[in-house]
Amino acid sequence: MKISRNSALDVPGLRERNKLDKLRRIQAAARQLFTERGYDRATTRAIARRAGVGLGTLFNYAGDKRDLVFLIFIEELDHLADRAFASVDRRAPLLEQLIAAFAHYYRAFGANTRLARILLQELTFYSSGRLAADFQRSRRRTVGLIERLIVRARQDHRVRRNIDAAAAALSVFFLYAGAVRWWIARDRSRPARGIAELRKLLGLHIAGLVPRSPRGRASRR
Amino acid sequence: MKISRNSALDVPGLRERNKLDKLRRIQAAARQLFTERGYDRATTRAIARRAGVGLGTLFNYAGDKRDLVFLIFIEELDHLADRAFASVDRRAPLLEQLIAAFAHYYRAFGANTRLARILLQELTFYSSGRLAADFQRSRRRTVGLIERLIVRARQDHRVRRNIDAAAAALSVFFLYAGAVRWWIARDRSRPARGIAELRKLLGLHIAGLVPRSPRGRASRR
DNA sequence: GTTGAATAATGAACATGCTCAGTATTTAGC
DNA sequence: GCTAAATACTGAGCATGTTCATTATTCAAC
Repeated sequence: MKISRNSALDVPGLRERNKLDKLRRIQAAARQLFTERGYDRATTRAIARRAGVGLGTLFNYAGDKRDLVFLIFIEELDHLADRAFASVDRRAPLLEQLIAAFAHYYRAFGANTRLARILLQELTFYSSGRLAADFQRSRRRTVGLIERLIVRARQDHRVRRNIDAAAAALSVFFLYAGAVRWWIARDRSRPARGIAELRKLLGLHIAGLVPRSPRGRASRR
Repeated sequence: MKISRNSALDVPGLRERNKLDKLRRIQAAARQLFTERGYDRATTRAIARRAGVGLGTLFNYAGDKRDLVFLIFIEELDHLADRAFASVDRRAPLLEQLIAAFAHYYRAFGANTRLARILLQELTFYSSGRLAADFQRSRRRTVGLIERLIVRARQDHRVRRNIDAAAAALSVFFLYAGAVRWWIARDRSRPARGIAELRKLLGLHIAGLVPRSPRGRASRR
């Protein structure tokens, strides 16, 4: 089935409106049941039933069960990225800029930890589903937004002139990805706690491990 | 079923020997079929059949299908960690020590990318299986070994005196975890390529992003 | 409005992960 | 060696993810 991201200009048409309506119902049903019962115990039959569609219809909208999770999150994640990176203050230190952005993610995940756990644990490197490509595009976009912060920080002489911004952005993303999963895996996962941990790791990354003044043997090789 | 890690002293006994034999056959069968067909297309029935055991027996040795992957890897991962961190030369720069250790992982994963992909993609944050606890113990051990390298580097004045070794080890582990998955997700994943990428990220982490001499506005706040 | 083509919805049927009551094997006490 | 208890093995049966041939709906041309 073709699922179109409708542009604002063309008139929807009955078919498109019905499809969008079903999509919303499926999203809502999946969200509810995953939250209530967890990933495994939320059956596709129950989701289809609550959405008021046939079982087969579910698989016209999601390639498989895991895709249902993307179906819930994909739009939200894009909006989240927009808000998160729009909120940073360029004049603040890079660490604070990054924390300001990532704090949005921690708060969003903290608002529904069961659902977040499913997203972060079940789907880390999922790549075979129909919507997986969208998810990876979204992730690349996030890395790109991090890179922009670093490029600007470099322009402002907050980071070294010769830093590879792409590599630095990837590092930051990996640190965030690891930290947020480390955090969400625990039972009582308060966002503030996770953000503090992330701050520590990113702080290390920005400051570096080596001694600042060239005493000791740090500069060997 | 009780699966004992037999100590070297007590005589095995027929029952224990049979169990170990079945375990080995199941491990071999799972390894073969996962490699030949991939995770989803290797059915538990096929694995049981090739191992020469009943279907139900499989689930006496692994809690569920995902646990079969741990069953294959868990011992190897422990040995791998031993070899990897035993191979580092304390006199080398910290970056080279870390790369020397992680290169073992890249080479091991590179030797069977299909299997490695299953381990790294399917099971990243799996925590509900019977053997998952072992896996997490193994991961914590790895982080601990990284931490030891960092503590020694700190003693040798290769890293700053006031570095939080635990936090630094976690950072390094997250960078490795991200990089190795980034690498294995690609089609032609040659270890050397992945190691070079990791070196870049860890190099950044050790050197830091900020300018070394306090010119520019780097030291604000 | 009618009609044929295009598209979407559906659930019966199938494939497969997993359980568990029943059976077989091993052990320990004598 | 016999016996009973303990332990391990087994596959039929169930639950659930997924497919796909069939049916229903919408659209476009006239």
